[in-house]
Amino acid sequence: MRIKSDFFQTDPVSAARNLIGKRIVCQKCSGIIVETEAYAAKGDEAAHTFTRPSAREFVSKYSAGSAYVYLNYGMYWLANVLIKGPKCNGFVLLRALEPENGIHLMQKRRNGKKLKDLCSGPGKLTIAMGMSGKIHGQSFTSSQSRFWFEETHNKTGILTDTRIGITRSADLPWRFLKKNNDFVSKKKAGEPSSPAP
DNA sequence: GTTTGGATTACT
DNA sequence: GTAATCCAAACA
Repeated sequence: MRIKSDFFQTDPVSAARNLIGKRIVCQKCSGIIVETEAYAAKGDEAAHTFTRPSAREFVSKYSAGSAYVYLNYGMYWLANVLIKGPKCNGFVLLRALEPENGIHLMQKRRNGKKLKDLCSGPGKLTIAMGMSGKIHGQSFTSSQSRFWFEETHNKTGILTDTRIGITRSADLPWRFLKKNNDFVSKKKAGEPSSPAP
């Protein structure tokens, strides 16, 4: 069941949490989302909207469920989903996936890395799934999109943590990860890396 | 026109 | 620990 745009018409923190355990499909490849981060369009100094007028323009011009993809550190594409709720707008950054289908193709794109290392970070995930700036502005929810999200029957524990790699608003607990999952980019402090002995 | 910093990764 | 590498924004 494909996820529709109303899923993204909420606040970014709820959307980020709700996306954990869902499936993302990009042509022949798919994976389960195991790590996300929320960014708010207002009051969040770590969000692009805080410093970049172009990001604020993107929020007003595009609809909920659109892809916001940008190049970071000059080298890596990072994929976000635009969130537009009645109270609050923002983005959800996709940070890690558990690969499902098309693993051979992902490994080819990722230069033969191991399964756990294919999508264990926001830059790695876009390489493995074949996403780049050319899908910036495209919708994840359009019926014509080659990239979309799907419902799953995943009953999964979700952990909350602080966001990674930012300097401003670094104390907000807006990172979400799937519990007991080894495909995340970084475990929450104190969580065992493999089933406890 | 030039400078600066960043939501990262891979390799040593 | 740090090099790789580019865009938008902020100066001048």
